[in-house]
Formats: sequence, structure tokens, C-alpha cells
Amino acid sequence: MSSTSKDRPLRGRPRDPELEGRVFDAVMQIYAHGGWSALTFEAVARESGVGKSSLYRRWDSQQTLLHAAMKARWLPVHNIDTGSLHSDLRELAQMIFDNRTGHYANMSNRLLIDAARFPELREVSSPYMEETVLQARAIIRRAAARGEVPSSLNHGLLMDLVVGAVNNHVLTTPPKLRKEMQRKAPSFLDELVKIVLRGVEVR
Amino acid sequence: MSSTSKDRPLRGRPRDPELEGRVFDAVMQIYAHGGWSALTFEAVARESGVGKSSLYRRWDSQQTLLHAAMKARWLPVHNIDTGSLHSDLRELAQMIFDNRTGHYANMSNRLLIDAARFPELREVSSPYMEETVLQARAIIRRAAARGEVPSSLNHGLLMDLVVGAVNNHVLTTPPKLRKEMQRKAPSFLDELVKIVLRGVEVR
Amino acid sequence: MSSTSKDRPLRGRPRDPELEGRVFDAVMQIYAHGGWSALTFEAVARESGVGKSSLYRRWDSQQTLLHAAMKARWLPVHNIDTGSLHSDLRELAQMIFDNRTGHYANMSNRLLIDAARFPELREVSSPYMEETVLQARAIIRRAAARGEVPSSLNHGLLMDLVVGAVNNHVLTTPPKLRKEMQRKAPSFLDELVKIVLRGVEVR
Amino acid sequence: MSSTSKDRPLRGRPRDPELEGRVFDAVMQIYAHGGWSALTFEAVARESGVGKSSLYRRWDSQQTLLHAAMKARWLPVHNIDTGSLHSDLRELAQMIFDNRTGHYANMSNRLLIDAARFPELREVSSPYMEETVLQARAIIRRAAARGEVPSSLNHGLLMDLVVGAVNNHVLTTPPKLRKEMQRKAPSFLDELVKIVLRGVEVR
DNA sequence: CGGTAATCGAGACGGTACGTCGCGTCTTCGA
DNA sequence: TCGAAGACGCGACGTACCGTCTCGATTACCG
Repeated sequence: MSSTSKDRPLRGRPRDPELEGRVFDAVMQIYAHGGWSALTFEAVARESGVGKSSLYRRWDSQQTLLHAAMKARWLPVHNIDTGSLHSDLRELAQMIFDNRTGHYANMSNRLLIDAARFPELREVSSPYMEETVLQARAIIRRAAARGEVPSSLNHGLLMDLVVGAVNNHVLTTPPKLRKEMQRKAPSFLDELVKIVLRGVEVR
Repeated sequence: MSSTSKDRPLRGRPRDPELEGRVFDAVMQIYAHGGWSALTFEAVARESGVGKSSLYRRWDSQQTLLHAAMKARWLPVHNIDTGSLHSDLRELAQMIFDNRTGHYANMSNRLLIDAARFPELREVSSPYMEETVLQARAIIRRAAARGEVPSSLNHGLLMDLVVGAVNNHVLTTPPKLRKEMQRKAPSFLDELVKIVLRGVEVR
Repeated sequence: MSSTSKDRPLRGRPRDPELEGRVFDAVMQIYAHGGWSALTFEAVARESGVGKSSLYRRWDSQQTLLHAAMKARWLPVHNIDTGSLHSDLRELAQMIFDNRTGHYANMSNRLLIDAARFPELREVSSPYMEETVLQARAIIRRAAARGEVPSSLNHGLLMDLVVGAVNNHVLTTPPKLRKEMQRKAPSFLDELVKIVLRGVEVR
Repeated sequence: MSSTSKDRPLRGRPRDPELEGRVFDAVMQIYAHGGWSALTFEAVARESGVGKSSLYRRWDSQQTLLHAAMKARWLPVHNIDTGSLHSDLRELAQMIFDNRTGHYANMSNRLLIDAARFPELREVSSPYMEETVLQARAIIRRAAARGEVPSSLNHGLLMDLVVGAVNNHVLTTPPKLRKEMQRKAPSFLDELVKIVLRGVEVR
């Protein structure tokens, strides 16, 4: 399909090992900035300083390009398992918050929006979009096993609450209040988790 | 600045009264589909069947174009005041859900995303983005006056929970499950509001 | 076909008598400046200050417009008949020179060039183009009757010599030498006619 | 400035060597047909099948474009020096006639007319316009050296007569008589030169 | 140690989308 | 009914960008 095939031909000039890095950085930045329609080979070449031929030799479409960049750059969702539902959710919220305010802040939202419009993007984005779902599901399952919540608890709704609230909070905060938002983030996330937990916990 | 000035010059051929409608429809569709960067005069002309000259005669930028279209097409947020916090929130959630799944489904998310990237869009979108905030604030204030919640309740967090959860729910539902999502919407919104309320209410 | 019909309707507002003049002036200037392709109703309306509808009501095409303007503005070729071939030719040469350097200087050349490219212009221009031919023919005929030249003399060639030489002289004189050209015109035309006459006269 | 620089950058894809030819053909045809105002990059691209980007990469204005095309396509005026004034003029007349009836027939007249209106064109056309003047001047000078004509003879006037007459003859011949004009050209040019010579020669 | 082969950057090429401008047609008001 | 103003759809133009292509230069291996 695309690249990173281990069995590269042994003859000829070897591939530049540093090239991929520059390309991936450019892909992430361009996609985060301009979305799917801005992710052109031309722009990636311009931004990364890599010739267009080199790009086309290794990747053959926007999909493969973004797919490879995501695989290399997207922060792996570390497993959350602290032993209590409260701290699990708190950590999940923090993870979402960091993701939405970090270096690739807009990526998640771009992927959500673009995936709704461009079907060809869906197969690239879905694994990353589902990560959080799986994470949340595992958290709930363990909490249910510990008897903290009924096993019937809708884990989708819980994820919508935590993820959606954090997302909405970050997105609706105007630029000039970002600094303050960062400062108040701990207490905001604390309260958020507290409310959600109080809402779903068994009485 | 733009158009819709009531005192049009009495000389010359009068402006086509049906033109605005076609243009606004095109603007809304194009923006919802492709976002800010796709909202070109060329595309609007092509989609609406209106000559580019006529567009430039009436509107002088993407901003004025989108602003006028939003003003004409965006569903006015009706005031919510049912007398109880629970039904107020339920209605708010329903309103958000309808907005995110209705005819101009992607508009809200587009506005959120694009506003973060294009400052010139902010002044167009902010009034519409803040509508919900104001609505939520009024709901909380009345509920506090009725003693249902402490007046110190963070209305922003509450809005993040309700709006964010609905938004996340709609966005993360894959296309093939949309039908089912619509069917289950009432119970989903019921439970969502119930959880949020239980989370914030005084004990 | 077009306009200037004497039997204008007696009802309604009478036609502005000054309008035609302004239009013709504009037509002549525009055509002289930019040629056939620049002679648009839009340009004429802009230049003359007359509304486009008024133009279209009276004239229905570039042809009729130019035709009417030419008929009204083109200097009538006055009959030349001084009694001797020499002074007849001298006067003809002067007439051509005045035409090529006067107010509608470029008209003749424009008509010649454009007529070769746009057949629809031919029927407008040909009468004016042939005026000189007829004039020259009459001059030769009278000279032949007086025995000054053989009746077999090719009047076309003679016209080509006189008209062509004057035309070429004016056209190839660079702008900064126009003043001097005007000053030297009498002697130039004198010598021109002298040479041509000496060339064609019977020995 | 323009193109045809020999020291092309050795990097990147080399320029298509056949491209210039197609472009020059298109430029000559378009200019001859429609004149200066019709010579747009758009039209040249359409006619030559060359992308507009390629045109703008090599030439930066109508001037440079026409200049390059003229330099490549305009028939070089071969030196005329037969040893006698009569045959020199005869050949000059023939050259003018061929030029005015050949493949780029209208070019000369277009250049004359347009140069009077568009100053920026003058620097392109003047070298070609002056070729004939220089040619005529050399012819006269040699004839004067041989004693055939007085050295005081106005070479400008002679050129006006020969060139102007041929030009006028060709231009005023209606299309349906072009065939016949071609047939009668030798005798016409013979007589033309004969008359001019008889007019200017020493008695 | 020289040939071979693949990679890389540079840039030329045709095509297309966009904003601007000008045109001919039309539709009104006031005289 | 005429004259002026101006709105309308259409198309041409110059600019910028995109994907494809073709080169020279580089850099390993393998005979």
C-alpha cells in the first residue's frame, strides 16, 4: 500500500531516515490548522522542505499520509487503572484536556468534523476516535466489578459527559481567556468529575 | 457595509427579492459542508445560480455573507422557562440535539472550529455561540432564585455538561447508527439531564 | 433597421435632441481610440453619459451605431476640381493629410484594419473608404479629358501612391516629431505631388 | 526579464523545448488577428495549448511575449543590393508586398496602429518598423553614390511612396479580389516602381 | 574501485478555482 | 412614451495552487 515496508530494496541510495519525522510534523500541523482539504502534498512539501517526489514515492494519498503521521505522532492513550472510579475519571478528564489544549489541540475536533464529511477519512480516524470509547468502557467495567456503579451504567453517556464537557469547555473559551483556563483547569476538572460521579453513582 | 438597507435607491431596476433566499440557502449549505475556507463567492454563485456580480454588489466579504445568511436562517433560540430546572434543562438538551441533527447540523461545530482558526470569523459567530451560554445562565439564575440550586453553581460547567455531552454524542455516532440514535434520543436526553441534575443538586 | 426615422411617434416624451450629438462624439472617439472591439454600448453610454436603454432603443448594433456616427461626423469629401491635375492632386493630398492628422485621425486606418477582420463592419466602412477612390477617379478622368494624362492611366495606382504615401508618412512619424511634421507638411505634400505627377505624366 | 536565458538553472525538470514554438505561433496569429488588446495570456494559453503558469513563468508581460515571438518569427529583412536603383526598389516593393500578403499579413499594420495608441508597445515594434526605413536609406545612398539620383533625394519620401502605395493597394483590395490582386502583382509592382523612379530620377 | 540503482530536491508542465471587471439584457421610476 | 439608473447572469482575464512529470545530484551496494 504505502510505506514503511521493512523489505526495502537493498540496492540504491538508502532512504533518508530523518525525512519521515519532518513530514509527519508538517502533516500534523497542516491538518490541525486547515483540516482535510488543506492537507495537500504541495503544502506538506512546502512545510517540511521535502521534495514532492519523495512524498509521492512513500505515500500515495492523503489517507496514507495522515494515517502514517497519526500513527507516529498521536499520543498513545495510556491505560488508566488507578483502582478507583473517581481517580480513573479524573485522569481521563485530564487526558482529554491535555489532548485538546496540547500541541495537536485541534486534531481531535478536525477528525470529528471531517470524518462526517469525507468518508475516505473515516477509516483513518476511527481507530483514534474509538480509543477513548474503549478506555471509558474499561474504566466503567472495572468500576462495576468493584461494585462502585451498577453494571448497567451507560458507559457511552458517561464518556459523552466527561469528554464532551471538557471539549466544549476548551472550544468555547475565547483566546484571551486561555491562560486563565489553564490555571483553573485542575479545579474545573475536579468539579466536573465530582458532578458526573455524583450523578451516576448508586445512592 | 453590506446590504439589506431599507432605503434602496428608487432609481434603476429593483433588486430581485427572491435572490437573497437562494443565496442564503447556498451559503448555509456550503458553509456547513465545507467550512470557512470553502465559502467562496465563486461557490455561492455556482450553487445558488446567482451571478458573482450580484453577490459582490450586495455583500463585500465572506463575513458579511455568512453574517446575513446566519441572521436570516439560523433558528432563533426560543426562550426556555418552564418553571422547573429539570424541564428547563431537558428542553435545553433537546434544543441542542435538534440543532446538531437538524438541517444545519454541522454549522455549530464548524463555527466553533473555524472561529479558533480565523479571527475574522469570530465576530460573526460569537453572537450565535453565546446564545446558548446566555440561555443556560438564565436558566440557572431562575433555578437559584427558586432555591433549586445554590446561587454559586457554575453555570458554565453545567452548560459544558449538557451541551458538550449532546454534541459529543451526536458527533461520535457513526452514520449507520444515526437512525437508531434518533430513536433513542428521548431516553438518552432524559438520562443525561437526570444525571447532570443529580450531580449538581443540593443534597 | 435603426433610427433617424422621421416619423417618430407623436405621443409621449419627445426625444432629447442633444442626445444624438453626445452619442456620436463618444462613438467617434471610442472607435478611433480602441477600434471595433472597443466600440461597446457600455463604453458609449459611459463616455456620453447616456443611458444604455436609450442607446439600444435608437440603435440596435455596433454597425448601426457606427454607421450613424460616421454619417453625422465624417467630414464630407468636398469635390476637388481646380482645373489642373497638379492642383487637384495637391488638394487631394492635403485632404488626406488633414484627415489623417485631424480630430478623427485614426478612423481611416481603424476602418481599413478592422474591415479586413470583421465582415460585418465592411458594409459600414466601404462607402467612406470608396469616397477617395471615386474622387481620384474623377480627377484622373477630367485630366485625361484635358489631355494631361493618357486615358489609360491606372487611377488606382495613382491613388495608392498619393494616399498611401501620405498615410505611411503620418503613421511612421513618431509622436515627438509630429509637430515638425505639421510644419513641413506643405513642402512634403508639394514634393510628393510633384514626384507622382512627373512619374505618371506623358513625356 | 523574460526568457531565452541560456543559463537555465540546472536543477529541476528542464523546460520543454517545443513549447516556445507553439507559443510563438499562437502569439503571432492572435496578434495579427486581434491586435494588441486581444493578445492576452489567456488567449495565448488557449490557442497554444500551453498552461498559463508556463507562460507566466517564461514571460512577464505582453511586451516580452510579443517581443520574443517577433524575434523568433518575423522574417528577417534580407539586404537588398542588386547594383541598380531600379531593381533595388523593385525588390523592396516585392518584399513589402509579400510581407503584407503573407502569413503574418496584418502584423505590420497592427504594429503601426497599435504603436500609436499604446506607448508600451512602441519599444517592441520600433526596431521592426525601422527596418524598412534603414533598408530604403541604404538603397538611396548607394544609388546616390552611383550617381543615379541626387544625394539630396528625400529617402523618407521615397519609402513613403513605395511602402505606402503597396500597403494601400493591399489594404483597399476587397477580399473577393485578393486572388486577382495576387495575379496582377508583378505588373502592378513593375509599374509602381517605374512611376516612382521616373518621378525622382534626374532629368 | 567503478558501475548500478534507488532516493532526494528542484522545478517545469497542464489544469482548475478564485476575485475582479466589463458586457448585453432586463426592469423599474420620473419626466 | 422617453431617458436615466441600476440590478442581473455571463464570461474573460490574471493570479495562485495542485498533482504529475522529468531532470541532476547524491549515496549506498556489489561485481
